[in-house]
Amino acid sequence: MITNINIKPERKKKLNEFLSQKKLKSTKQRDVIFNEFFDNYVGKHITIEDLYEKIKKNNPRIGYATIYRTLKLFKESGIASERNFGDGRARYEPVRYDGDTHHHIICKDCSRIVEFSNNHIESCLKQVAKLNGFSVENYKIEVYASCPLSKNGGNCEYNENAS
Amino acid sequence: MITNINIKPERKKKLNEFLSQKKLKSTKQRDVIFNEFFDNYVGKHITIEDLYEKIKKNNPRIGYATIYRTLKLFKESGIASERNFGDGRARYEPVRYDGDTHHHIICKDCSRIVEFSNNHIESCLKQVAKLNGFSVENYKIEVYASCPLSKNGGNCEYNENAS
DNA sequence: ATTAAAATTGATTATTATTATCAATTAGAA
DNA sequence: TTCTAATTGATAATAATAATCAATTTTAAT
Repeated sequence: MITNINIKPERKKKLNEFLSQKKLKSTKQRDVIFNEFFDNYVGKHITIEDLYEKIKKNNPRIGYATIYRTLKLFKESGIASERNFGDGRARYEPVRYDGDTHHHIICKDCSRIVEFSNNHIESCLKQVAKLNGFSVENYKIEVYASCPLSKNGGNCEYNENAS
Repeated sequence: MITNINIKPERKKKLNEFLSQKKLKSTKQRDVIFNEFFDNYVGKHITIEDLYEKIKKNNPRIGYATIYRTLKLFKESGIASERNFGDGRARYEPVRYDGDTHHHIICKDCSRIVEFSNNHIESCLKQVAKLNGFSVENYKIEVYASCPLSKNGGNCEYNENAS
């Protein structure tokens, strides 16, 4: 598990820099969404819908479209990253520090996700790209697998968003 | 470039085995789609829409839904694989042989795609998964990069589906 | 603190890819 | 040939995301 005690204030700073650089504004809604996202979803992968439902409990006036727009903003500012695990809905994950490139092992049976990062693999990939004349911007590795809980038969209940 | 002179007959055989095992039928439409797909799109990554437009020229009676259904069938039978490069539409690619796991370097500027495979990276990934107790089913590696044609500024016209 | 311009919000509608429906047709076994 | 089940094509339904727009809010300038 990757930990970083100062995630939230550092990411807040980065967001604010982005906002002022682009002449965008701070709003109550953005603060609410930021807090919910960084208080409860570091290391998780939440959909827009789930985040909306969660936020609605304490802030029923915040609209669906605002969640979409705000997560897109977080992505553009570099404090959130978007993932697609093939179920047709985007998931968002807080970025913990600049250059936080990690990858995912996804259980085909229960959708449990384990994260990993590996410098050796990454440098191999850079080299492969270089041999083809490409200069790497970023990469995405997804390993689809059977998790330890489901070794014999695929019946492992698991939900990473459950509190 | 990976080549295999017998792609088409071998994949046809595999499809037929799948059909008879599942008690499904051969149809003229499936033949037409199979031929178009394996004659012209080995090593490419075509969308349903583009395949539909191409096939419509010589077979204007084939419906859009049939293309969807047939490509899904190809995927289930293991002779096509589905890819998602993040533009919101699935792409399909002929599988050249059983166990054909290769990966993609995608140019962020012009969408040019180069394929690669690398046993070393794959065994590293298997090991990482194993350390976490997972047993790998498959993996997907996408490298997003700037291609050699776009080194200075991002203006490289390219279309892999152009004939 | 007031004001004015620009950005944001919330509600709703539009768009787009994909899936489901269903009557008519077709394939394949008996 | 005949019967049954699968398939097709046209179209409608779904579902995720993006666009629209009047009303509101933020921020910088006064």
